[in-house]
Amino acid sequence: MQFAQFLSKFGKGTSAKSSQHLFRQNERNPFLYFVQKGLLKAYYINEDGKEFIKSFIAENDVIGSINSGFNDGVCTFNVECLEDCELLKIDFATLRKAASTDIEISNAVQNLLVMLAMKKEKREYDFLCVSAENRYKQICQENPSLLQRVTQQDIALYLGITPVALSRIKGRIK
Amino acid sequence: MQFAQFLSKFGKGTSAKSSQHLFRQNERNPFLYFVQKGLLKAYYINEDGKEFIKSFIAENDVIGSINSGFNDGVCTFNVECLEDCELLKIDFATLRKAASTDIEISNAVQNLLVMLAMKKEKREYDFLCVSAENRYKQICQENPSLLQRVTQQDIALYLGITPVALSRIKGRIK
DNA sequence: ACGTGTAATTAACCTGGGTTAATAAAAGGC
DNA sequence: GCCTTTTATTAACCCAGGTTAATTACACGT
Repeated sequence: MQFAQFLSKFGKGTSAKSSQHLFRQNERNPFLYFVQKGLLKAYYINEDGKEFIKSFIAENDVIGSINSGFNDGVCTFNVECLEDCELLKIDFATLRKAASTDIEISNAVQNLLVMLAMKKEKREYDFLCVSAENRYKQICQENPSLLQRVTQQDIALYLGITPVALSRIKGRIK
Repeated sequence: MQFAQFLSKFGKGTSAKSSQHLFRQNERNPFLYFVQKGLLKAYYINEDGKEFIKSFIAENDVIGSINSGFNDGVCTFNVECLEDCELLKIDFATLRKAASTDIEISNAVQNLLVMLAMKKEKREYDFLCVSAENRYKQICQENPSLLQRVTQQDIALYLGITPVALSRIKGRIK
């Protein structure tokens, strides 16, 4: 079965309003969410109570906690809607069970994991090798629509800097 | 078949001397290497010619380029031996073919990808939320033996700071 | 339209890390 | 052993970003 078919067959349609959470860190939430419409952010709150944004999740992306879905652990981060969202929600256990008998699903899961690993490697590269200013320029070039949909504050927290610093970077650039 | 059995059956024993490279960025190298003995580093060279260390790879770890092994692309980073190494080398294609028929191998591959994704998420978290000084303290606590095996320079490049800055951090701590 | 709260900008000051360079210490090669 | 190269420390100076706070600009609910 194709992954898309599988999703529409076993995924449960769910909607969530802006500012609503799909899950929070330290909770268990063994679901994978496919975004049909809307925008979300995945973020950490560290021990000092400060927020750091891990990623934005938009149309056709998926989001779920690996640690909860594959390791029977708790979520390590929070996921909150930045816009009203339409989602397909599917149990990781169902997905993994299907993957163990259906080669197409198995490949789809493998593909999701490969994509995730590559996305995270890109981000590791950016933090290691690219300055905050150039990371911001990357977003401007590669994902300009994101700037229309999220606050500058959230862009800053995604870049790993403060909103004040991002405002200064913008001033420097133009 | 167990993954360990599979590895010893299809993996080709290889040795590599310290300072030798397994592969370099922009090359193709569709192999997965299992480290039986020794220590390696995976690193980027950016457009300015500066080095940044992505990870250290020690006994019982595996290393290989996802982009080369799963996407038919080129390696995005270099891998160099920091010590004389004993390795098992296996073609990604062989591994993927085996995974498509053998459920245990399939699970092992999935597990490798999950482990990789979690390791990269941990590193993303560290860069986002943890200061260089605290990242260094983490290594001291969680992986003190690494400090004996690699130069301080390489620890600094792994932390994303210069050797000079790491020397200052050490001075500050004690 | 009004008032309240949130978002963005700007300024002043501080700090951590980058850069360069000089020095010291350690490691390798022959 | 000695010489050369690599590694680590220290100092001086600079800059990006953090922190705090004040100001302005929007947005939203009633």
